[in-house]
This record gives sequence, structure tokens and C-alpha cells, in this order.
Amino acid sequence: MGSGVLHSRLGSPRRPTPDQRSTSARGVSPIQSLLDSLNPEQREAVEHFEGPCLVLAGAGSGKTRVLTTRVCQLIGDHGVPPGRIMAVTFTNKAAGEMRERVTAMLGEEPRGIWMGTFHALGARLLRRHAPELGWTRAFAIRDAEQSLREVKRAQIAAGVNPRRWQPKAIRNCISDAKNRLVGPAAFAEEHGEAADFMMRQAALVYPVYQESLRDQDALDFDDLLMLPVRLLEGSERLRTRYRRVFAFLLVDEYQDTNRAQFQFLELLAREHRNLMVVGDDDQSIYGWRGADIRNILDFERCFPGARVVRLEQNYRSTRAILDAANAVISENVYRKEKTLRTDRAGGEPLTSLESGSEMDEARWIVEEIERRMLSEPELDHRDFAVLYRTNAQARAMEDRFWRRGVRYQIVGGVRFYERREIQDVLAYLRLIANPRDLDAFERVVNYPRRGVGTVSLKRLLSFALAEGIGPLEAAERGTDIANLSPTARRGLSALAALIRRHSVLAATHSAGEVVDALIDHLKLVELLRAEGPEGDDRAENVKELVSAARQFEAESLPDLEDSERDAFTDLGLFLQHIALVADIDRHDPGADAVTLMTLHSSKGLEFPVVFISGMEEGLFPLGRAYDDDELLEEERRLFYVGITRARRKVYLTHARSRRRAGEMSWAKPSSFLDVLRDSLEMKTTVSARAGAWVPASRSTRPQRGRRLEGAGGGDTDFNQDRPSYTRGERVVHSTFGSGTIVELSGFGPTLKVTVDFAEAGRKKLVVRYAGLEKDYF
DNA sequence: CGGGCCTCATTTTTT
DNA sequence: ATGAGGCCCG
Repeated sequence: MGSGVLHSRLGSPRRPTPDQRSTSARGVSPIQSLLDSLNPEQREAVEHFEGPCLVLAGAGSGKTRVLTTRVCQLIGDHGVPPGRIMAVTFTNKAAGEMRERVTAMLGEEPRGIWMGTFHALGARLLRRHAPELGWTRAFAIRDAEQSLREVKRAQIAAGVNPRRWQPKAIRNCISDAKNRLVGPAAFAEEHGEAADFMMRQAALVYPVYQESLRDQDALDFDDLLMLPVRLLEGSERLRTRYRRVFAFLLVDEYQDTNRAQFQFLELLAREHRNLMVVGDDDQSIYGWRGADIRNILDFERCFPGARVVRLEQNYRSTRAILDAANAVISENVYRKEKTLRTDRAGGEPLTSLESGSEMDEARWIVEEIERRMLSEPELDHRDFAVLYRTNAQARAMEDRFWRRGVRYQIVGGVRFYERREIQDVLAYLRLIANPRDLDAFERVVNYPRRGVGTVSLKRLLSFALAEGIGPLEAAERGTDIANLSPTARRGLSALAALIRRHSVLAATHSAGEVVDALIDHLKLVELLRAEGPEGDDRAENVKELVSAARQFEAESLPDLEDSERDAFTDLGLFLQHIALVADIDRHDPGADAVTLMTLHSSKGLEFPVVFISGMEEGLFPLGRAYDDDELLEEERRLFYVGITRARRKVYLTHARSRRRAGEMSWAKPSSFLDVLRDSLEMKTTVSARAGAWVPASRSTRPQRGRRLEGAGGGDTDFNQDRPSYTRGERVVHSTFGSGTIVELSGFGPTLKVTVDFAEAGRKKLVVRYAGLEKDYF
């Protein structure tokens, strides 16, 4: 499991990239022949042995290859035991890929090496030491959705109305705090009296939330980063031990690390300083999640004497593509200056396409893929990728691929493990593995129907609280609870018996058997089928979960070392596994399909032909990016990432109209196209040319001219009935109270106002969502 | 308690 | 458009 199409494709020897094609001559050591095929800078990085080293690796400069070869070098040439190396990657996919490559180079699996994402490695550390922090070693990991529900519960407990204060916003505050290593107490001190209302509310919720997680023996994603730091900071003994264990640290995608991750590395590397980080500040695209670009810009200051290696030779793209990429990224101000070189002169120019709508755009893209496959028989489906800014854009694209019968694969979006029916089964499994899991309990208590509604649940929970016992124990003692209906009492004891029976089963049986028995017992397949046509799919998904569990047993379980297995049940290990493999890919690894995914997901991958769709103002860059130069630069880096995925051809497509959040909107081509204008080949779809709503005089070369918004009428976004605002006007907001408008920006649906509120201070609001009213007093 | 109907908010990326 | 959540009635 976890070996998706992309991963195994990259690991496949079938289509080597040119720089991999170098000979592996017989008689010479494999590592030596690998070294011979590197350029001088790459070799310098690979042969670097001890001390800090920063590798600034441009897109397509072979950085993954440098990292994997260095790992082999450390093991093979310097005799470093694999168990003393930690290699951090950005995704599970990348970790799997690196493991495969290292195995291929060394001729055997590097057993004992700590390789994975920060989250996975943090979890692994905590699996050993959680008791020192107040959790058990079998702690559960909350995904984003689960922690959102947890925040909401904590809000209610803390008296912070979840309707007035969005749980999502509160969760973001808590998440930011954790990524800055700020705990509940420190946060309360910092923001308990703050002028910022939101932070003040978060300060109330955070301690309750965290305590509730601990009561349930659960951690959220951010804890997996913060708590390992706490652990090492708090224990001299562990610090010394792990500094010795991890004698060599390697970090990929270093530009996307946050404060907590940096601190973790620093704690481990402070003494031996054997830390190599590889990254590209131009590809930093996770600022919104706390990534701190200063980690890369200030590396030399934190690790004085660090060697710096620049990889500027690009082995991936044509000159035409690199010129475009360089032109785009050089617009940015906050960056380390560097220029990518290539030997692949020339190449096809980039194509810009104007289409009429998102359906039209998708249709053209699919047809263009078919055209290219006809004229260039060496291209397969898998050689194409369609990238977009938001997951919502996948719909129209998928629809077209599906109708046209062109094989495709969507990465990300609605994930398998996030589906309702899967979450239901998983909740049962979580509860079987951990009877203290309240979130899981609430989810399953009345599914399938057991006659336990909100009222009974409330009574049960307050009983549990009063008695100081878990919800499941309370359910067993249903007879002791006052005012419970006979139905609810029966339902609860049936649930308790079911969970207990399966807990016993889990102690001696495999995860697959437990899941199978559970589904069988609940008659889930029958239940879902009865829901109607959609239920069939759901039933299939549930069955697929059983095979996922069996596959886990067959493939991943044997790889685990004894120290990681010891006290856990197979079911527990299965749950641990899937909590961290979020974007698990269930497709046939050999599948030949066009890849559809977000620009963010595309980082680190490459394709011969890349389409970047939705090149429209307001969508890419997103409208809100104009609030802030740094956001706009991040969007531009995202564009840079997208362009540099391509080996030989880039298409940039936009649509004049697009359905967004249920309503039709019109947009200009993205301003990101401006710097490329002279080098783009311009195309227009037939229906964009013929669009009846476009004034005829403009329709021939629309991409050259300045179009007016709403040409042809019918643009509801610019409705005259909408209230208009002016500077100095008084307004009232439901949460922030009354204030005065000090600034206006944007227009139409993106009109924003900056308001000085008497009590809440200065806020920037989107008029469309803020629900402002005029203040006539 | 459960089902159906109504209202409301939605804004972007992910380990 | 879509989904989630609240409210009312059988």
C-alpha cells in the first residue's frame, strides 16, 4: 500500500530520464559509475561527508538523485550503518521513491534507516516515548476533519460559540501556534488579553482542545511535529541518545519546513552538525501552512561554516521552457538570485489557449492530448499532466476525460480515506483499538440506527463525565443511567458488546480479519446497497478497505522492525499506517493514465507534456493574493513550479467564463501571462471564437485586446443593486461591531474593505461574505 | 427519535 | 451548486 501510480512509475526503469541513462559498466562499483555520471556540483554535494551543507537545487537539477546517491555513499563508502541516518522527505511518495532508488543502487534494502516525512518520523519517535508526555504508545492520530470536530467540541466546552467563531478559523490559530511551538499555556498568556478577538477566543479553546485530545489518547498532525521537539528539549538523556543515533541528517524540500521542523533538526544536529539540506527558495509554496522561507535564507547564519552548493544545471526541460520559467520567477523580489542552464536548446514554444468556458477548456485539452498521441506515437497517457490551482477545477476536467474515454487519474481531492462510508468503518476500528476515542464513539453510536439520538447521547456523556469513565464503559452500564429509553439502553449495550467482542478478536487476529468480521456483523454491504445506486459504490469502497487491510499485512507489515511492532495489535498498526498515508493511491500501479492534480501536488514530479489550466485573473493568482505582496510571490512560485514540471511542452489555458461556487463569473487572462506574451503561441477554441455573447468586433483576437468585464451583459456580479461603500462610511459587522471604512480594494465579487472597528481593531473584509450593514447612527 | 425541509455559508493549497 | 446544520412535525 502507498505505492501509487506516480511513485512506481518514477521508480520504473522503463523510461529513464536522460541523466539516468548513463552506463552502469560491469566491473566498476555501482556507486563509482554513479559518481562518474554526475556533474562537478552534484558530485561535490554527494561526496560531502561531515559538517553542515546547504544544497540550493534549481528545478530539475537532479537533487533527488544527489540525495539518494549521497545516502548510498554514506553507507557504501563511509561505512555508516543505515540505522544512523535520518532522511526526511516531503511526502510519503518521495520517501518510497528514495527507498527504492537506494535499494537499487546498493543492491539491498538499507534496513534500519529512518526515512519518511517529518510527520511520519515524529510519530515513530512518539510511538516509543509518548508515555513521557502523557499519552500512551498506542495514541490515535486525528486527521484534519477529526480535529475540526474536536475543535468544535472544545469550543462548546469553553463557551466559545461555534456559529459565531468558525471552528476552521480557530483550528488554524491553534495549528499556527503549534507550528511555532507555542503550547496552550503560553498561547493563553500571549493572546488571552489580545486586541485580536479571534486570538482571544482561540486562547480559550486551545487548552480545552489539547486536554480533550490527551483524555482521548489522541494527537493531531501538528502535535507530531511539536511534541518530538518537546520530548528532546525536555530530556537530556533522550537528546544525547538520539544525537548519537542520528549521526547524519538529510532533508529534502527544505524550503517548505516550518519553525517546529527546523527546531527538531537543530536539536538533533547541534553537536555533530552533520546536516545536509536540499531545497530551492523559488519553489517554496507552503507559506500558508507555516513554512518559513527564512529557514533556507538564514541557513548559513544558523550553521556557520556551512558548505553551499548550487545546482543550476537543468536536465529536464527545453530552453524554451526554462526561459519562460526564468522570466516568471525573476519578477519576484524576495529570492536568492540564480539562473537555470540547459543544454537542450530550442524546443516548442509555450502555447496559450483561450477557451469559452471550463467545459470548453477541458474539451480542448482532452482533444489536444489525443492529437499529440496520434502524431507522436512515443507518447503515452502517462506522459501528460493537467495541473490546476484549486481542486474544484478537477470536476469539469474529469467529466470530459470520462466522457471521452481517455484514461485519467486524479491525485488528491476527495480521498479514499475521507469518504463517509470509509470514515464510518474506520471510526469503528478506532474505537475497537482505543475505547477512549470519543470522536469515534460519537460517529458510530447511532450508525447503523440503534435508537440512540442526541438526547440519549447527551445523557450518556454526562454520566460518563460524572463517573470519570469512558463512553464505552458508560454504554455498558446503561442501566445505571437515568432517563434512558429502553430502546437507547438496548442499543448502547449492543454497541458495547460489539466493540468488546471485536477488541478481543483484534488481540489475536489480523487487521483484515477484524475488518471483515466487523463489516459482516454490521451487514454494512447490504445496508449500503439498500441506499440506492450510490450505495453500490459505497459498498465497493468498504470492500476495498478490507483488501487494503489485507494488502497492508502482506506488504507493509513484514517490513516493520520488531521494535516498532512489539506491543501493538495488527489492527493498531494498520490504523497508524493509514493515518499518515493520506493520499494513498489505490490505482493499478501500472496504469497508463493522464494525471490530473493541483499545482501543489505536482511539486517534485515531471512530465513530458504539462497543461496548466485556469490561467485567469482571480483564480491563478487567486484574488486574495493581491492583498499581500508575499502571497502574490508565493503564487508566482507556484506558477514557476508548474512550468518547470514539463520536459518538452507547456500549455497555459484559460477560460472566459467559469462556474465558481455555483455562479458564473467572467475573468481576464492571468497577469502571469504578461511577461511571457511575446514568446507564447496564441490559440483560441472554436467556441471561444464563436461565442455569441462576445461582441463580434472583439471576437477574432480577443487575447490581445483588453476586454471589459461583463461584455455582452448578463453579468450578475456587477449588479447595481449591491450596496456601494465609500471611505469614511460607518458600517456594522455581526461579530466586530461598528466601525469606519478606511480603505477599499478590489471590485465586484472581490471588493474588500478595510474597517477600523471601535472594539475589534482594523480588519480587512470581503464585502461579499462579511455581511456588513450600514450604520446610520 | 428520525426524516424531511429550510436556511445559510461557501473563498486555497496539505502532512 | 452543494453540503452542512437547524428546526419542526409525525
